[in-house]
Amino acid sequence: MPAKSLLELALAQAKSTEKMTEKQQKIVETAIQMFADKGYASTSTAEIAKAAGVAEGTIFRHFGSKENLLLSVILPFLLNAVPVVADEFIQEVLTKPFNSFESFLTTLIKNRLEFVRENKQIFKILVVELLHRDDLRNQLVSFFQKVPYQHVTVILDTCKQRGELLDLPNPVLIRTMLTQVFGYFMVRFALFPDLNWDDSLEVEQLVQVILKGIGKRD
Amino acid sequence: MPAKSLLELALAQAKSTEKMTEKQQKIVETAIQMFADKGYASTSTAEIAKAAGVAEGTIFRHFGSKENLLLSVILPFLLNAVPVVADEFIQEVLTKPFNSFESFLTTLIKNRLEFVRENKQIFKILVVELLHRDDLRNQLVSFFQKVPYQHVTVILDTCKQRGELLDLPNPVLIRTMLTQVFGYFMVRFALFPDLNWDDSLEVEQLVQVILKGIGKRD
Amino acid sequence: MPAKSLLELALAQAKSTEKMTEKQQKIVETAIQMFADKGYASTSTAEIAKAAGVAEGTIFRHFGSKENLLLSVILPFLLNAVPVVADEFIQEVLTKPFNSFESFLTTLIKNRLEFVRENKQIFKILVVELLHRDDLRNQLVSFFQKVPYQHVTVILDTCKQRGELLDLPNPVLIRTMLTQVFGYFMVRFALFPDLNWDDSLEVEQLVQVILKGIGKRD
Amino acid sequence: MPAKSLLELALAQAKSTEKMTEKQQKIVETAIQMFADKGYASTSTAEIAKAAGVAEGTIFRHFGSKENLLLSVILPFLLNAVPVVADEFIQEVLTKPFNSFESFLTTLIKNRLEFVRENKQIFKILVVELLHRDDLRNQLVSFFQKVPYQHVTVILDTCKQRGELLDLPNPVLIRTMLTQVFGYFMVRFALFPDLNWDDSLEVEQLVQVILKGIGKRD
DNA sequence: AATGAATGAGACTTCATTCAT
DNA sequence: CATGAATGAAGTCTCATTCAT
Repeated sequence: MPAKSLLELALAQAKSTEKMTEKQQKIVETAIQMFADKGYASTSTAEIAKAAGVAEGTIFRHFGSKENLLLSVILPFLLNAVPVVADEFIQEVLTKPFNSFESFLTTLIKNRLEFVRENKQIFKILVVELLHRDDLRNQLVSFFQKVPYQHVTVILDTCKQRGELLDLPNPVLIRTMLTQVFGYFMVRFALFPDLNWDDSLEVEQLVQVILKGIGKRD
Repeated sequence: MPAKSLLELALAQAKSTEKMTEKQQKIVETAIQMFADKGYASTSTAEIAKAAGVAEGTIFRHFGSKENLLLSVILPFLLNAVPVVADEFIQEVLTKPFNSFESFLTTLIKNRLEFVRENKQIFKILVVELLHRDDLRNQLVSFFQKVPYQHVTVILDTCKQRGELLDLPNPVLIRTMLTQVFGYFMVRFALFPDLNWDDSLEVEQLVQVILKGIGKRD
Repeated sequence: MPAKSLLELALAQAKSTEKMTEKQQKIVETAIQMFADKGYASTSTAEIAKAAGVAEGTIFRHFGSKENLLLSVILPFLLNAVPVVADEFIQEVLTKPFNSFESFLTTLIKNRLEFVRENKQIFKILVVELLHRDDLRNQLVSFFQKVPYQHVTVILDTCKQRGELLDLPNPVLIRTMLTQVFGYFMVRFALFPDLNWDDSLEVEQLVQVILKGIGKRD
Repeated sequence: MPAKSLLELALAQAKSTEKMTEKQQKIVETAIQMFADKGYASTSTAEIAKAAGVAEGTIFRHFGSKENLLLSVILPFLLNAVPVVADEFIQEVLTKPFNSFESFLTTLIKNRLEFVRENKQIFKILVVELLHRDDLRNQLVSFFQKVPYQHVTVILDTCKQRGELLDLPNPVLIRTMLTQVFGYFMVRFALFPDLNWDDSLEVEQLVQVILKGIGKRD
């Protein structure tokens, strides 16, 4: 992983992503499929090229390196994984007054569950890379604690004032929620996606356990 | 991964494991360290040999292949991960009458948490391999549903009779517990081992959410 | 050696052979030289690459494996070793009435002698591989008894009718001729190519001994 | 191959051969089997050791090197292949007056055919090595032209005087006989040992063609 | 004498990457 | 833009040989 921050890279990515030719998109799609199936390290550029129906050189013409192709897969996902909350979803929540922290949390988790379900392959790729790249992992941790902070902070503070949440620092609250949700997503989508999952039930339980952890017990 | 079942392989492993020479153990230790850090696919046998202070040929003389070295790391872990519950721990629980399902569950999870904490590197290696090897994953699923079943089934049935548990099939109960626990362990040990975890608190919450899911609400 | 039949492989080879780049041809030429000198098993791909002036990877890009490079050497030889008799030479013999079986045999052997002389290195490689590969040997035996059969059968039958040949089954006649000719070629080209050979004399003797074996004694 | 002459090596071999322990003999037998089947270059000392039921070190303790093990297989064969003719067989022929060159030749070939049949695996090994080792081949050529010369020369001269043989130099006569016989043996024992051979018939033909070549036509 | 663990050079093969076309 | 031939470093694995026990 290069030294640039995730955000810088992700934004730079965003620009070029829009201009993707048909071949480039085909390459990215194929890479997602294969990285998810066999792992990034165990997938060769030759295989990707063949499966995508392009020459090997074409991959490097567009993406420069295999590592960069991986970033072209992961970064758009990351960019959408959080800011969407801010830009679309949160705005909606914020403008309308919401009933309770519980309903907010339920809506939030359902929304993100849907997002990951639609991108479960990339999510799996991300998880594996997080396991082995310390810098990526560290960046993600601070990324998640900074970026959504500014938007969610308002909501959390409101809930604390309402007496719905324990009076803990926002980063602590966020981390508690994230690890719970992440844990479920990992088992649900990356590790055992083929079990019969009852997502509605699981989300409900997830909300309850989070509330149990950081909600104020009346 | 070869076609033999996990159990067969694990037992075969158990025999040869005891006769390990000093060099073999050094190789295994080094492999665990490096596989956990960089991933199995991204670790070369040359690196392992160098770090272990042996010739590369020595690795292959003892383990035959890199894949086999991986098995020599994973299988003893798996063998201990479950049967210990049966042979030592469960016996203890079964002989003494236990107060409640909650106390049983708490003891169980704390026990396994300790086991994984002591083997967190191997646990991480296992998680990554599970992500990419369908057969290993499938075998593990059925392995976990068969092997502990015969021992735990007594406890679960007792608790159902006592009215502590919902009257669900034991495999469903087991799966619910396992995914919850696995989810926590993954985030706790594989993904973000460096966060400040309060294991006592987390285990307590874990028990509560499991009870919420499968415990009978009075 | 793969499971496909010689003919299938040879024909598949024939296609790609024509498109050989300059480097590929250089590799094949070098391989022929070195396989003949030192033996297939004792020649490393590194040596071939160096002698051919290419990178080692280039060999595998074009031929996939060392084994396949061997086939790329042997198969075109085999393909030409027999059918040429059919397609060019035999046609010529068949159209013109030939004087005697003896003259036919003499022409045939001289023709094949010339062919092997021009490809004596490949012939030597083939001989060695025949010694150790049972399937290749068996395939060659049936190959030689099937392929030329259809063309030569006409000539043999004619000669039998004329009273020039013993009334033996054609496969027996063919085998007798082949082993005699093969024996001479092996000693002549593979084993002791450096002795002073008087080919005209030897061919004459070869014809005589074959006639003695299968010709009708008047 | 070392620089020493075949004879020197063979004689040195002869000494140590007699002292062979049981394990040594087992190693040699196994080596013969495997060298013949797969070829010297394609047989590893590890395989031989395993098949012979000894440790790898034992091979090197007794034979020093793999190359030397090969010599321990080939040299006794060579030593017996020719001198026996001299020491036992020829003596017998020389003492008793023999009827004709034809009967002498027939007896000789039948005798050597039997010898090679009993040692066909070593013969095959020898043939392959002859193909790739120029020095071994050259030594064998001169070996065959020198060693039997002194004994056979008497017989050949006698036959020339009797008018049974063309008045050619003895080396030429010997070479003619050898290549014919060698050619037959190669096809018969090394290349296609599994065809249905009628050795009596073939020997008869062999004698005839040799006579045709070097016998005086009356 | 016999063993077999250990070696490191070298085997075949794969890989990400470059560049002339 | 796209290609695919070419590369050589690096990968896994095998080998003949040595040596302490």
